[in-house]
Amino acid sequence: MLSITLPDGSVREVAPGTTPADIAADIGPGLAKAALAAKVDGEVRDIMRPLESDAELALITSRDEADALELARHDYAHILAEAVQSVFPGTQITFGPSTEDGFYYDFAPKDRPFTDEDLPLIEEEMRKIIAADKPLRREVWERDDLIARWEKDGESFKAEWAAELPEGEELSVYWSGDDWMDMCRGPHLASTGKLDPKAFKLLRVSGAYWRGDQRNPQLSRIYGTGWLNKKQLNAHLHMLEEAGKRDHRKLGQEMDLFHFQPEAQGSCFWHPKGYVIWQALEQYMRRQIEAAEYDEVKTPQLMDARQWEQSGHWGKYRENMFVVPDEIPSSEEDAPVISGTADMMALKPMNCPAHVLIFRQGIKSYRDLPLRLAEMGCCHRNEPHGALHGLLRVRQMTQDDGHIFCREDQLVDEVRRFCDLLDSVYKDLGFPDYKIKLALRPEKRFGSDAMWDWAEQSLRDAVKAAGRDTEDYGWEELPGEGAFYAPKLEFHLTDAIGRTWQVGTIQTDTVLPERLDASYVGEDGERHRPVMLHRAILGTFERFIGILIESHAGKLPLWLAPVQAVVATIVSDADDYALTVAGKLRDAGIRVETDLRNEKINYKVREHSLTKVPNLLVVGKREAEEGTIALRRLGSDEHQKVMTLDEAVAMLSEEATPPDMR
RNA sequence: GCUGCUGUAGCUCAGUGGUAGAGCGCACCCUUGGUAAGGGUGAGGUCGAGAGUUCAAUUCUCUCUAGCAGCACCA
Repeated sequence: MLSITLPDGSVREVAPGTTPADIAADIGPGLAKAALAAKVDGEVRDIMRPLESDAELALITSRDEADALELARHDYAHILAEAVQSVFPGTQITFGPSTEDGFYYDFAPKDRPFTDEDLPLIEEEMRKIIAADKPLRREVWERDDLIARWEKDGESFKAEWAAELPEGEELSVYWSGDDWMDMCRGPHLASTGKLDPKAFKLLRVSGAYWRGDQRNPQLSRIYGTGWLNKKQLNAHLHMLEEAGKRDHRKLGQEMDLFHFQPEAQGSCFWHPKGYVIWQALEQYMRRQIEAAEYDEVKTPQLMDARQWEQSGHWGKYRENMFVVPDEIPSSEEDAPVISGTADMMALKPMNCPAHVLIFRQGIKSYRDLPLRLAEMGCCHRNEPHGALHGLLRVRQMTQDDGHIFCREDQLVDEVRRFCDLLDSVYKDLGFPDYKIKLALRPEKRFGSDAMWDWAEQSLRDAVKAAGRDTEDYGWEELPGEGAFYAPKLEFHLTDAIGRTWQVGTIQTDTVLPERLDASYVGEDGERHRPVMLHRAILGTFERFIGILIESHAGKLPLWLAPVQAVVATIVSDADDYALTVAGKLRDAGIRVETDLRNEKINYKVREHSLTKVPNLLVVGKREAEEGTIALRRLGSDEHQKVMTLDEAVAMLSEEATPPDMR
């Protein structure tokens, strides 16, 4: 007999082979019906999978939402695969997990990739499978049998997968009824009918490489979102719709902040209002950097290819660089664009080599260290077309870049200081929550393994010293994701629809000082290599402003708002007074506009609300006579507040003070 | 770069094998109205580019290009 301990502490003695479903039935018919799966010693398992040893058992119902959703999504993925093979015979199945809000499955289509138009057909087939309430049955197979089976069925991807699963791992398959099976670790619900046929939706198709590697064949992926009931699904779809309204590209157009056009793809045209945000942010960053004892510099946009060869960028980063011939092109029609003997130059993709060149001017002493150079550096990177994404992924970017040259023994302290500075900036800018990752050595890299061991460990130590290697910060290590010259700490923020983007970073580099021969004279009178820390807090102004816009849904904090106040008239008799009001605000440093148009106040309120103007100062005859204004706040429930002009000026200039100057 | 979708007026989008429409915006006129759209008139388009099929292409086909979603790559 087995001793099964239930969550209430009671113990049941059952025969081996008893399933959690049997126990649920024994407890009561209500539970038997509600139970979706079981947690056996903390591991989620099929409810029909027999118990084999003493265990703690908890039954999972739809009230255990996280577990139930995970199970449901995993099932949806399998049902998707079954449906696709039924609608499109000859399609190979490969792999399909649950995701944060749904599921996907990758297929190798028989003759053409799937299109959006295929989705309704597949959805309909999925509903049939759910309606059929097919039992999902687990079976353990021998590896050779399984491979043979997949090969017989023409499932070459599955066969490859089965052959490569680690030795000693139990190879389980799941049957859907008696006519379809997939290799899967499980767990699954007891039958397809446990799912709500109205709680899922197929969203889109896309390409995806087999095993995530570009060198492999491309598969056709179908994404869906899946929930426990229709209400949850609708709530999710509504959320997606709302998130779409916060898209910085949409708001950028609506608020007249910036635009992109094909003649300069990936490079932003900042309009006056957008550039105000940039300026406010840049001035703020400059104050922070100055306080943190950086020296700001400015370095060349174009440098000779030989310089990039020496830094290593030519070898490891050239595919991302804009290369420019140093030659006066011929104006003759048939002349070649480049003569072939032209010297090459490249637009800088990074500021680091130029900073080393500044460091190298004159002889540096250990007394000069740490030397912190900062630059609002404009870089160009030839990013793949498909990667471009509004302000979040561009080809011309301005980094709040900086390089710290220090001794090895100063390194951990410098990284920690940086983490603190970054933390205070992110809090000022309204991002108390951010994630930290450590990107480890990539395949394509310079430097010895010993160097990488040391550099990676230095960052680990520093994060630990700063107390940020915790779950709150989403701390994790990412193998293979580092830069070619150094491992990097990455600081991530999230956009409107939940995609995360790297913004800040700090990297420990000994390669570049070596390659560019940077040195300082130590206390011992000998020459030593400095360690170089590459670091950015915002990352780039473009990406950071994009995220700033999305996180505030366009309603930026007052100190960053492009237009901080609009003075709107009710009647034209108040025009002169409105100009006086605006003049006073302008004198107090408020970014103000007037709206004297021949329109009703309703119209003006609506328009300025839609363009996210934070303060609307309404003036009519009454205000003009009394020297007051009626203040309407964006997004405020309260109607309006009448106050004297002097009060309004004092209040708004106080509120418009940047967070670090309060 | 790869897969799929999309490209019609400044914006959002209808539409058609016989060279085009709406709403908003814009200009002008009327209106001076107290907190999310007052009324009228008017201007505005090589239907992304090129090639093909056709008597005829914005519409069908192909190529290119740009945008969107995802993949891969990256701040």
